[in-house]
Amino acid sequence: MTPDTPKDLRALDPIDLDLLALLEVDGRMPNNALAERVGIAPSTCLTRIRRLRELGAIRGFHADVDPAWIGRPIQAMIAVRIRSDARDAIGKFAESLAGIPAVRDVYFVSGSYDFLLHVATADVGDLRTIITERLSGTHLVAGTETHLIFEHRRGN
Amino acid sequence: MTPDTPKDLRALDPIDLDLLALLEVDGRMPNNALAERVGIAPSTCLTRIRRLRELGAIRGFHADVDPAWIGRPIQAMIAVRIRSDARDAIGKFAESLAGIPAVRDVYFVSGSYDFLLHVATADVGDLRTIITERLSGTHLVAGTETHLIFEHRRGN
DNA sequence: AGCAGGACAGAATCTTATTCGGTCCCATTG
DNA sequence: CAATGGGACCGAATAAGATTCTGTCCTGCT
Repeated sequence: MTPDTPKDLRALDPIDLDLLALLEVDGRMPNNALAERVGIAPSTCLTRIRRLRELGAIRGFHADVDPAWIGRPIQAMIAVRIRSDARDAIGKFAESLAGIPAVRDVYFVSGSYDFLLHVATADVGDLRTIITERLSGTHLVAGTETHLIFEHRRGN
Repeated sequence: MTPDTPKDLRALDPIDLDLLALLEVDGRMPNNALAERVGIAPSTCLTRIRRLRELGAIRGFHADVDPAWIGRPIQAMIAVRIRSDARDAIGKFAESLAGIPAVRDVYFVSGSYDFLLHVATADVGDLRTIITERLSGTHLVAGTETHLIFEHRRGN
């Protein structure tokens, strides 16, 4: 994250916002179609999208893969609390967690916990292994609270 | 969600899994490149990907847009508890919540709360409005707990 | 009014997607 | 055991789309 203030909204005009909205819904919409939808030429559209990527407004394009289909039907949100005397190590620790294949998202939050881990595993055994060996088993972790996810749906 | 058992993993071979892994990282990798990476012909690759979409293994392709750049720098995870005498209305209620522009994800979970709402708003005022008017203000909601999100990173 | 900078459009080019016909492999059947 | 049917795959041809380049227009500044 770059510390460039509230992300200078002045840098984005209504057309950019339209492009972002369209690409958020369909990340594979052809450049042609995009250009027509927002009312600019394809070539212009291309440079705008390149710019949005460089700015960081678009962080990437990803297929939304159903975890159940890749052998990870069990999903959970794990709230993790770090020992107060190890708070400065949170960054590195969370980064190492992000490297675990089962981990899909890491949310650093305020409140009774330090971060939330969205994980998808093959079975509850694997889930337990992560919790006991990668979290509770670590001297950095003061406690965890696991919530099984029954269903996950995107907004809009 | 279709109730087709543990998503019949037998339907996916190692090549399919490779394709899913690649597309999850880069949803815009050209079909050409994909085919070469997994060792099949482009035409074959195309039919496989079409099939993965039809099966539901790939739910869609989306640009990962930084909320801060579209005027929503404030993110939060809101834990929502539904009144026990209104549990059967959760589905419709959550669905209506998913329609709010600020809502990015809805997680139905087990534990002390019924679902988690990942929201991104323009300011804390908007966040408050959602909590008081769309959640606490509703007779369905027994309580909420809001955690500001300082940072969100994807796994891997 | 003249000038410089930036953004855009349109045409040309090149890359990529998609379709189509035919081949190979495997399992089933006579 | 050989013939048959089905499925998946490949490669070439075609269609579609991406990308580059050049010239124009608009805007802001002097």
